[in-house]
Amino acid sequence: MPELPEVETTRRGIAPHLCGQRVRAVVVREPRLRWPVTPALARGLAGRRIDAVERRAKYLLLRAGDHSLILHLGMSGRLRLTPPSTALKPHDHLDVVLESDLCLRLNDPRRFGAALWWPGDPLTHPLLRALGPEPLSPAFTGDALYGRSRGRRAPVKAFVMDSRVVVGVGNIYANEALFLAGIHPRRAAGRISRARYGRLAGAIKTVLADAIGRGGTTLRDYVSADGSPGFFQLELCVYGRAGEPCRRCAMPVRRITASQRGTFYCPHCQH
DNA sequence: AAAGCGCCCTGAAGGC
DNA sequence: TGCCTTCAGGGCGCTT
Repeated sequence: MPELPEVETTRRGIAPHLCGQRVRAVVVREPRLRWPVTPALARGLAGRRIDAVERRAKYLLLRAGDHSLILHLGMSGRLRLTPPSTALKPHDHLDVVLESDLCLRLNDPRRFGAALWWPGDPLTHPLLRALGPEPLSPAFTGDALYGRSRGRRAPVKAFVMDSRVVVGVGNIYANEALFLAGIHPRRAAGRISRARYGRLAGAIKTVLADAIGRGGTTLRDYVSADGSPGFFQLELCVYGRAGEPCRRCAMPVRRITASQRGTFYCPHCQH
C-alpha cells in the first residue's frame, strides 16, 4: 500500500496527536509481523513521552527519550487514530494508547510491516543506517544518480527502486517518474546520460511532492490516519493504465514485468 | 560488488 | 455459488 507519499501523509496526520503525549499502555495482539514484536517494546514504550514523529524512507520514527519506536507499514499496513474503545477489526495487531485517550492502532493484514524498539537514535538502526539519500533532499541530484549508475547493467527501474541509491521510490512512483523523464524502464542504468539523470531526479522529486500534496495515492484501500483517501491516482500517467491511451501521445500504455513487478510505460514516449 | 530470485502473508478479483 | 489461480503499493536475505 504505502510508498513515501502515503507514509509522509500518515506522519503528518498522526504527529500532532502524538508529540508531547505520554504513552499510557501498549497492547500487542499479534506479535508475528515481519519481525516479532518484542515484550521489550511494550514494556519500554509504556510510560514514556513521545517527543517527535519523523520519517526516514518509508519508516516512521517515534522518538521517546533516548529510545525509539520504528514502524514500517509493509504492503498493507495502516495506522489510524481512534478512541481505544473502538471495536477491533481483523488484523488490528498493535495499539499505542496515549494519555489523551486516543490510540494509535496498527492494522496490517499481510503482516509485512514492522514495529521495532530500538535503544537509541533510530537512524543508527541496522535497517536504516545504510539507506541512500531522501529523494526530496538537496543531496539527491541527477549527478548523484549518474555517479552511482556507472557500470550498472540492471534496468534503470530496479536501480531507482534500490534503497541504497535513493529511498522511498516504490513501484507506482518509479513508473510515473520514468514516464515523466521519457526513459524506458528496461534501459540499463549505466547507459543513461548525465543530462537524462538530471531529468529523472527532477521527475522523482516532482512526482513525490505532487503525490504528498494530494494526500497520496488510493488504489484499493489506502486511507490516511483520519480515514480520508488520497487523490494522486487521478494524476497517474502510466501506472495501472495498461491499454489506455498515453496522456501525451495517445498510444496505448504497455504493461510488462520487470524485476517481478508490474511495469507500465509508453512505447512511444519512453526510450 | 551487483543482480536475480524466493519468500514472508492475506485478500480481492477474475476465470471456469 | 464455489474453487482455483493470479496479483498486489515492500524489501530482506540468500545464491550466483
